[in-house]
Amino acid sequence: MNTFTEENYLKAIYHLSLQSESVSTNQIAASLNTKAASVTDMLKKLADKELINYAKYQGVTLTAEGEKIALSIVRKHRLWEYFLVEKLNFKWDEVHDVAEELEHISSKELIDRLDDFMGNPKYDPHGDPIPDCNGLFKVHELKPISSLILNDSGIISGVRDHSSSFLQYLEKMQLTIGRKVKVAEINDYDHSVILNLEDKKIHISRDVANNLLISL
Amino acid sequence: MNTFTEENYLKAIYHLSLQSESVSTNQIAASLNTKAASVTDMLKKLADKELINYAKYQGVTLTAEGEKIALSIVRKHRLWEYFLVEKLNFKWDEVHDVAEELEHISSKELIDRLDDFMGNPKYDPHGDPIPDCNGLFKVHELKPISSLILNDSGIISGVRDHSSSFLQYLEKMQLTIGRKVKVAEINDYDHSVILNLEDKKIHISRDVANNLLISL
DNA sequence: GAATAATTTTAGACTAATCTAAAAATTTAA
DNA sequence: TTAAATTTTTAGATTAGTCTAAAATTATTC
Ligand SMILES: [Mn+2]
Ligand SMILES: [Mn+2]
Ligand SMILES: [Mn+2]
Ligand SMILES: [Mn+2]
Repeated sequence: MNTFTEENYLKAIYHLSLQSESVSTNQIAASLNTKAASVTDMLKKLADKELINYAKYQGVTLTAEGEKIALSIVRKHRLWEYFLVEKLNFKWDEVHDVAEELEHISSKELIDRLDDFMGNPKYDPHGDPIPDCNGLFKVHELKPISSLILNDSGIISGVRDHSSSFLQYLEKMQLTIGRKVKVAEINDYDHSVILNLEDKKIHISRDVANNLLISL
Repeated sequence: MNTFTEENYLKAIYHLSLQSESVSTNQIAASLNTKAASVTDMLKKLADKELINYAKYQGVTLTAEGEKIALSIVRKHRLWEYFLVEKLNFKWDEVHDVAEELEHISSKELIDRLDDFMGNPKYDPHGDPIPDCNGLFKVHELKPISSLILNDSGIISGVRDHSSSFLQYLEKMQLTIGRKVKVAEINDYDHSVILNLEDKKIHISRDVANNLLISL
């Protein structure tokens, strides 16, 4: 088995890989709140275990085995978040830190039974897809509201910013996963957007429009 | 907060304290599968943190603070075991190792909500009492079957041996928590016992009779 | 009440993960 | 296409937890 720390590195590399093909030492250091020197040490270890492809100064990618482990951590993280929200009545902005601990519980039996207990959910409370017990999940096409044009409409299906403050703001505005919105107005000057939500009009800033994801 | 390892030491000391007033270095080493030298190092650290009372060569006891932490770990362990059996359909002999990991999840909010979600159970799947959110629990008087005399009867309420093999044996013999039994016969030669369970007669060895606990 | 046995502690070493500071390699820009 | 800036790696320490072997203390036994 891998240590807690190795798992966190693999998960970080996985998430960063979704943005850029190859992942740099500094990117990893930033995302794990650690120093580049520490990252280099760990990269050597993960490369020895053949969980990453690593050539000095060239950045890293996950091997098939490394990705498999990363996906199992992501699966656990998202299933636990779902459990916390759906069964224990946590708010969607309260679950991340607890899930950061729970994702390292090693029992596969546990997580597969938890998955069944909850009815095999496909998305976590933030709209992120939950890999199944084989690591597979659908990637559905999401667009930030900022990329829509007038009169486009769609379903709120995800967020780009997972911070509590953003999630709390969305909750307050009733801009939660599953709600249908339509672009009623776009302000050319500051790129703020006015949405139709049911029969209410909601004014959101450019930042919010950038971080709120829609499926069409 | 305390490390994973410190928590395991406190819990071990707590459990050993139930048997003998003061706990020795070797007892702790045996219960944690480690060496006496390692235990001495950790005892110094725990004493510095004022979680144990420790004088060289004299054995240790928990301080009030140390006991509070130990009880919170025990609470988490037993609540998770209950969850695994009652919600996820694990068998009572399969839950211990998973609970050993889950007991270190730090969120108090999580465990208190889990407790409520399950209806605040008072006993874990093995009959052990679950401390409430203030660390309080009832100590009910349990006796091993080996201490009973002919025609005594009572309810199976706990086990002294938590090994999978013992639990599996009990399950197979239908000697599970909550069942009523009566002593039908005691064999003077080998101290084996014949029990009445409903209308069946069950023959158990001295060892089993020693490790199966009854409330009258 | 010594001598012996058992227990416990100390000394010194090792591994995993981290850090700072300095060196090496790569990238960018003049 | 060399110089400067940035990124990455190495060198050397540190901390937590563990170990073996040896020394110190306590308990047992003759
Ligand atoms: Mn999360
Ligand atoms: Mn999430
Ligand atoms: Mn247990
Ligand atoms: Mn138990």
